[in-house]
Amino acid sequence: MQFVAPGGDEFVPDDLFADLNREGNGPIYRQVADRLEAAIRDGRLPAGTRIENEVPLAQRLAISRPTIRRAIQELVDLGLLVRRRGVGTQVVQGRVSRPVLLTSLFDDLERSGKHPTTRVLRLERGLATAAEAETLTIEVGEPVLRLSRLRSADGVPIAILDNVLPGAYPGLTEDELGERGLYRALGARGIHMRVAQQRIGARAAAGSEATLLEVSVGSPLLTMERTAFDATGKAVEHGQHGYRPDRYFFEVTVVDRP
Amino acid sequence: MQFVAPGGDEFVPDDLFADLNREGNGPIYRQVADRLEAAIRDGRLPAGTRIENEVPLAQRLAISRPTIRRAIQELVDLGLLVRRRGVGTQVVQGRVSRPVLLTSLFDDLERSGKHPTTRVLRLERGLATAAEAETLTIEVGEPVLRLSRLRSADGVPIAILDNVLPGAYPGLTEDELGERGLYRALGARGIHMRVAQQRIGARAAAGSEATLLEVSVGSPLLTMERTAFDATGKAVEHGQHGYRPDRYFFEVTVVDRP
DNA sequence: CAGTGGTCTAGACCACAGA
DNA sequence: CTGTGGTCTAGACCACTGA
Repeated sequence: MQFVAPGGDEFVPDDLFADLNREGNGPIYRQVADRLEAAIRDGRLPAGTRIENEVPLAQRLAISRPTIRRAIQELVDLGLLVRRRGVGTQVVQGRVSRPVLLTSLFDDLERSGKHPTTRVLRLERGLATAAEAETLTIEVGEPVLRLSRLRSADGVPIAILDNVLPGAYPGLTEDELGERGLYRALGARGIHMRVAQQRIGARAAAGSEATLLEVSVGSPLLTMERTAFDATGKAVEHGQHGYRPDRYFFEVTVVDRP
Repeated sequence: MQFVAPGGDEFVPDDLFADLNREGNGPIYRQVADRLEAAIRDGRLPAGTRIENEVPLAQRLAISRPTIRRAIQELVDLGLLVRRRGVGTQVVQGRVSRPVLLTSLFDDLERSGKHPTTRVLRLERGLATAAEAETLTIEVGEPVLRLSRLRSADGVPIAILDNVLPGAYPGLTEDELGERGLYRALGARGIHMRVAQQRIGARAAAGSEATLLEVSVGSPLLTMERTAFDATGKAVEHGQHGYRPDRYFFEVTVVDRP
């Protein structure tokens, strides 16, 4: 692949796609997209760099044009590339930031080098109330698991996590939640989130929250309410979370498809 | 198209795609996606409904399988459909909510039936400081436009919007900003956002903000910092916004691609 | 005008789920 | 096993940009 610098006609040599594997390493479009993403994030393809056109690029990599297009589209969706018809494709300006994924606070913290710990405040099995049945799309009286946890990083409290899950999860213990986080514990049971609807807002910290988070009563709290669904479309989890705003925020990259 | 109810084999008749136009009404995959989305959002396709398989569906609509796949994928990305290999495609459970788009507060409010008004607190042309140049990826001393606005809906203050834009925008007046909102004013000048990076957090309201938003000093404020880029990858706008959390929140739908 | 990305086709083979 | 979605091909034509 060749890249043209922002000015015009400087060409950048390229070993980026040396090891594309036809078999066994996942789809080709993802292999290409991953390599491109890594090159953009670590600066090998700086902001403004022009990407080689689709047709010759496909020929060079010995793949079809729809495949290379799909790889490029992935990066457009991530907000890393910008395409213009009749012109070409460029790396977007501005610092690139990690987007909000369908991820857990636990993983977020680990990825940013913190050491997350969890104190389980409540782990209770019960029957769904009317409100819980409504948010989880289940019947009143079905078994649910109620959780309340205090998540800290490097010893500083970050968030209070209240969750309700359909089902009893008989094997789930406080120890497991403390070590792995909820999402990994569910993943180990074959339950994977596919879609989540989230509402992000703010409110004042109430008395008990303030104590747990070590802030004063009435100080601002960043809140997130989320319902997550699995691949069958069934609700898997509902959470109401409160974050210390001096220790956490949400990053979102938004792309407008033309 | 035929739909199977959650139970199993009830078929739902379908006039959904009666008016697909080959020419002039935008791409086919978007026409199909729009009709599907409308049917899901207004309840004609309730949660759990099974969508007809891709291959026969493509034949029925007389389009190719990649095209119908692309339409379905749009709805998967919106979090409205869920696909499972070897099984099929279903409408996701749970209430569907409007996702966060690359949109403006002005449009958000109008769409939800409010009557947004804007008071321009500052409209100032100047030269970029070091910090402004950094966030906008321009040179120190280039012309910038600085804005500060108070946005209200139905007479209640909602947010304080501070923005910096590269360029002077000589024709931009307070009146235009009050009537149309910033994004539409830019759109009228041929400037369109393509990508935005946003950080959502919370903090306590300072004195002047509290007065303008009619809340008490120290009460929680929902904050959003955004840098938006156009199709050429250049920064177009940077904003630091503070919202009254009792009047506004962010909705995000997140999808995990398998 | 030439060159770019945007859309679309008509197939093919594969991986996976479930009976 | 059958049927599903997941991936990929090798073309085609179109819409738009900028010289």
